[in-house]
Amino acid sequence: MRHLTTFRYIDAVVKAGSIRGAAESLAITSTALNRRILAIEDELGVPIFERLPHGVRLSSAGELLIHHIRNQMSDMERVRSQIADLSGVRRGHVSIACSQALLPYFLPMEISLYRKEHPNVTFGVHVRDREAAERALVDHTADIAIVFEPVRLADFMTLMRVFQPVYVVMGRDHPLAAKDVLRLSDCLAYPIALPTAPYGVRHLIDMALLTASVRVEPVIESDSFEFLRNHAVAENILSFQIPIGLSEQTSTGELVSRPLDRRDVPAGVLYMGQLKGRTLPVAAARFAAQLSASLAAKFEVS
Amino acid sequence: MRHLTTFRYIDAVVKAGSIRGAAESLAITSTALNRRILAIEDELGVPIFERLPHGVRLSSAGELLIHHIRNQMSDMERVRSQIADLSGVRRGHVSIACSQALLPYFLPMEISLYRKEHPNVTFGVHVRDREAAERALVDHTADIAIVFEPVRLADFMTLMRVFQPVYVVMGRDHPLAAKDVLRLSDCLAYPIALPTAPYGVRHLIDMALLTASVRVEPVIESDSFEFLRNHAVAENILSFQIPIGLSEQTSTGELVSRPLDRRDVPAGVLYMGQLKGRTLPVAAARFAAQLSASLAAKFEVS
DNA sequence: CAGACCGCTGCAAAAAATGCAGCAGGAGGA
DNA sequence: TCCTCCTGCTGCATTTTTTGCAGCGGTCTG
Repeated sequence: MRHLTTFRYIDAVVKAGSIRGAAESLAITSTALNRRILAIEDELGVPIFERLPHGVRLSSAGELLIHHIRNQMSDMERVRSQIADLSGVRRGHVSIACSQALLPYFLPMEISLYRKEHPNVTFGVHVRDREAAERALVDHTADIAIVFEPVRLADFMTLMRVFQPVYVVMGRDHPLAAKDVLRLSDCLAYPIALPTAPYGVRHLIDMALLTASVRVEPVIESDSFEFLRNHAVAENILSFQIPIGLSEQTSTGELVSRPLDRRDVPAGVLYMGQLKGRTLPVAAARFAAQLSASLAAKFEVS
Repeated sequence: MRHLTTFRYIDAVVKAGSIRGAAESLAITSTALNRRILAIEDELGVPIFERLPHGVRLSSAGELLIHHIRNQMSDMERVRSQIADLSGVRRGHVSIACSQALLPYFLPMEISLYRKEHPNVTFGVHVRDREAAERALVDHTADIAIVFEPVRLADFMTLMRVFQPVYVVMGRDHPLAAKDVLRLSDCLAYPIALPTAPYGVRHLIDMALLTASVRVEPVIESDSFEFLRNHAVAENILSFQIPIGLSEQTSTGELVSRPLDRRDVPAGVLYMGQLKGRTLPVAAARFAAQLSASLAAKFEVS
């Protein structure tokens, strides 16, 4: 869209932190870029950037503007996709920021399901913690965010919320595999692997241990759920996971999962949402609707 | 703002209904305008306008686009005013769509109060019935709408809501002026002036008469509240009005007003609101806040 | 103190937008 | 039916805008 060129340029400058740098990434001269910026500053009557010896930084007026710019750009994108939708084929791109737990089964299944119906829609999946996910929504890097547990509700609009009780994951032969529901105290007798601090599951377990005033020394700590899961097979160790990260056929393979008693560890809540006040492009909106339905069908709605 | 020129042009074409017509009102050639439209249609890959023998009309893609365009334009305006606000002086323009009842005292007082603090803010006041007021919000002709009684809540976001009981307005010497609160039946004995059908007060009274299964033959009907009020002085006749249309010093002049018993005629509700999902420019937002405060101070909040 | 990086400007070339004149085509009136 | 009027659209010359090149002055770093 030609009329947004200046905006695209400004966005690039903000991202690059310097005019010359942005000019290069845009494959134009710094002159042209510089002139466009001077022009728009002239129009606004106020500098958009503070000139520093080693580049530029947004002024407060610039902050206001870049916000508007990003809104404009993604809203234009939405309009385009709505118009394309009018002529039959659904095209577009859906960008998702989510926590690790969505990666192994849930998102791949959902995305392939969606793409079966709309092959022209492309997807981007980015692993982010809840804070970064929210930031991704704000700067329009992501259309949809799916995060586990607490969300600062500043710019986040919840579309769906499901409970995610904590499951214990272990090798098939583990002694605890015999039980249907595990108590936290059952687990403490065995070696345990835990995700590192900032993650939702760890937080829940930490809280539970705190109220039970027990301490646990994890044998393994990792920020990769995949590693933890795999390690639970390799060494016969207990790991923890939420059901969305577990295949529905878990119990047929090497791994089995058993729920923890919810009296010991309360269920976490998984949030799916978008940027507050934004109208999603058709593709993203429809995919979000599909996710809502799936989440509601598979889990207990919070 | 240069980058919105094409959008401004398109908006003009939509309003004019023809390219040549719009070109004239924009003081450019039809060629230039026509080319810009062809260019953007080319960019979108879809015609924005249906070509009719006597001009053009928006296609369904165009409807989508014009919506976006109007949002963009007024959002840009908002950003500009926010930026201007940054450098101290508040500038801007507030456009209000409201019913007649606001004209005699309320809005003049509120606007002059606001302009005393921010002399660079200009105002536009447009009399609209509730339907037209809502339309004005949608096409961004108005920032704020103040309407009496029922609102279709499709695009309307209520900011404040106050009760407006119906008052009887009459000359100082009217026999009923002796009473403090009037029953509807008291009034029926005297000649009555009523606003014409679509207005809120008339609707309330009609409903009341309907449930009381009485009929009234108004001596005077008018769509001008000002005329009705003035006529109540000239000929000693009963007229009806809501308190927001009545000066606070009414009772000291030629006219007196007495509330109708709310058992007979229920209080109407006055709504102040804006377009749903829109962020108002600073000036409009602050004025709306002032209105909210004033309404809440002077009337019973609904 | 030299080198690298920055933003900015004068001038010429390239690109885009505009205006003029004129075309085809449908609507409405005589 | 013809004629007029209004419509959107196009080729070409002109004007306006944007871009690129080269170069200036400045700050920070090694």
